[in-house]
Amino acid sequence: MIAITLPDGSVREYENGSSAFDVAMSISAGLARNVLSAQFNGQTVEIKDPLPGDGALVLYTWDQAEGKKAFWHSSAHVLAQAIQKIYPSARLTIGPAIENGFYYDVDFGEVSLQEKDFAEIETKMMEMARQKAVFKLRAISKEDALKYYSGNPYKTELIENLEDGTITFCDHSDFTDLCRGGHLPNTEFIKAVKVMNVAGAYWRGDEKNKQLTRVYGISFPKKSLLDEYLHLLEEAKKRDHRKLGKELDLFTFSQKVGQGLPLWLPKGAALRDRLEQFLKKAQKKAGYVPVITPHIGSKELYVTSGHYAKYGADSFQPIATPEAGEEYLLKPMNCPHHCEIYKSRPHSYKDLPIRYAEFGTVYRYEQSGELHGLTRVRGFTQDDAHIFCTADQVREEFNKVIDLVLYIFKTLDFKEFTAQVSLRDPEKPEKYIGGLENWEKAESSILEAVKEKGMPYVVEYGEAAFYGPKLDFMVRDALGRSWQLGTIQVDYNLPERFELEYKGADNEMHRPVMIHRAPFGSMERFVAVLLEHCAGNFPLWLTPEQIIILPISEKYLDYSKELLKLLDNYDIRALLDERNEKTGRKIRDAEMQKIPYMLIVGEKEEETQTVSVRKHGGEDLGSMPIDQFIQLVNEAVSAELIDN
RNA sequence: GCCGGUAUAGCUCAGUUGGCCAGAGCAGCUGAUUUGUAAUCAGCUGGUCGGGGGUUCGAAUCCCUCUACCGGCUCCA
Repeated sequence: MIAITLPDGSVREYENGSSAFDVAMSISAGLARNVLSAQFNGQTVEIKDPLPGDGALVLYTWDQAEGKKAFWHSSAHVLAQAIQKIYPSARLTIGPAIENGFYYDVDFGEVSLQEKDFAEIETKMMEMARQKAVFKLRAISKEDALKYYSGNPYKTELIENLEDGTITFCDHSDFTDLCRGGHLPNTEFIKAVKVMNVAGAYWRGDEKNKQLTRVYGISFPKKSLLDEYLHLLEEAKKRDHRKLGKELDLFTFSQKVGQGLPLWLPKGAALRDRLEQFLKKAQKKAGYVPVITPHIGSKELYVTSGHYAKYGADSFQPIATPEAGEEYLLKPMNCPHHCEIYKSRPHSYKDLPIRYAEFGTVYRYEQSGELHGLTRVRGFTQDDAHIFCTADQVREEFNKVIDLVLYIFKTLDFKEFTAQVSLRDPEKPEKYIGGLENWEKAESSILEAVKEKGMPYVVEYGEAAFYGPKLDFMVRDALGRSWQLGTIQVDYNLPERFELEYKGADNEMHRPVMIHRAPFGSMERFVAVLLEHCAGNFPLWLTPEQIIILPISEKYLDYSKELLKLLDNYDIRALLDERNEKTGRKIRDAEMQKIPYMLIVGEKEEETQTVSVRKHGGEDLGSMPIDQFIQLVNEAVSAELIDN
């Protein structure tokens, strides 16, 4: 007998050779029907394989991430099988489960897989799934594994890197794949599949390697779940900032101006200005001083900073002048300029920390395929600042910046973000400048700060800037893509390159430490992600138009104009719909424009000197005197703008 | 930059196997209507069918090429 401990702590006895499925069966037939994967003593095991002895067992169904993972991992096998049947010469590589579905990277040789081929693959997959083929994991020797994949250089490479004795194959139906395990009991669980798209993907993620065809798919245990998922995707697309930005007249692009160069329309510009003013106020309070620097800088500036060596070839190329040998670069970041401001006069330790802030517009030649709405552009404005401080001050300054970022996120209602500590890739030291000692100091100060703050964080290696590690605040867009918004970076290297100094209490010269930080990240990206988060329903303090006055007919235009003037006197952003339209129409249009408050005025209101208030979405607040409405708006705005 | 897709009026989209002057709704303009909580009615204006080249008696439709956009990959100071 074996003793199995279940997640609730209870221990049950089973006969030797019992499987996770048998355990599920003993709990309930329903669970047995729904169990998709299992972990035994923390290791993923096959559901139908005998459990090796006593231990803790956790069973997973569709409702748990682990269950979905097994489901999609198994579906990837079926996808590979279908592809192999339709394209016998295709060479399979890897195919993992991902957050939403799975993919398989395939070398199709000369064949190019296209969208019109998806239906055939889906049909074949369903045909395979209906066979109710059992997934069976088996151990295989390295020699036999290599022999099996003798015609497949990709699998061969994978196997070469595995240790003999740890290699397993998974069989189902007539298909076999190199696999570590974690499968559904059989293929019949898969009731709906959809091939989502194809993309090029480099073998092992390296641009220098051959580009394979990545086939993305998703599958479900019920047809209705697939429909739901597709519906959800459609809904998410309605919140796409590119769509909303157009609908709400916030920004646009012009092929003639150039790709990746956003044009802010009046409403967008006003909104962005409001965000800037909000941050400027918070920064003033936190001891930042504004500086202003030009949009170009001499090439020498970037040679000194190291940016030229690192990015020069892939950047907007230098601007030549009539003077031979004179070259300027569009500034791709503000730090070198700020370093020169620091250097413009000598500093004492008593001056520090110095915090230079600038909404600095920078230009980066991003690869054309990378450009994406407002989230990835070639010209954008950073809410940048550089803090020059002593080594002793780094921790406190860093913590204060974290507080500022958190204050901004809280005010704008970004509840779901990930704090990511971005460190260097220890395997690729050539990607970074500066000595090991500086890097270690910088990295440990960031790790200490996040620990001190007690905030949850993830560590990503290889995500650091080339001059220093970062703490990045990642937020997802409507479609679940992750974007870096706020960033805080500790830098011991640029102060060295620019030979920055201050005189210490000991009358000796010392090198300051630099903290780069941008709470929004960039105005463009921040507005984009904010748009998607609020689906265009901006907070009242930020929204382009707060109020629209809807007169019932032209007879009430005079009264409406009085109201408009009054609201303007109170700095409330109001519009008047003077069109000769029915009220229903005016309300509809105001709803579409997502204006928070509609003031309906007719005979009744003019007589009693009131307004009828309708909120965006349909809530009727009834009639009230205009003074009372103004108070209501002001209170709503101050409730949103919590003090830091 | 790479793989796959898309490009028709200001916006959202039709346009059948290449074939009469390229269509609709919304927006805009003009007029009528004077309107009470999500679209009043009528008329009108508006298009180098993304750009260039080619095949053809004939191209929005087929081919080549460039550009931009969309989904990924790689990249992201």
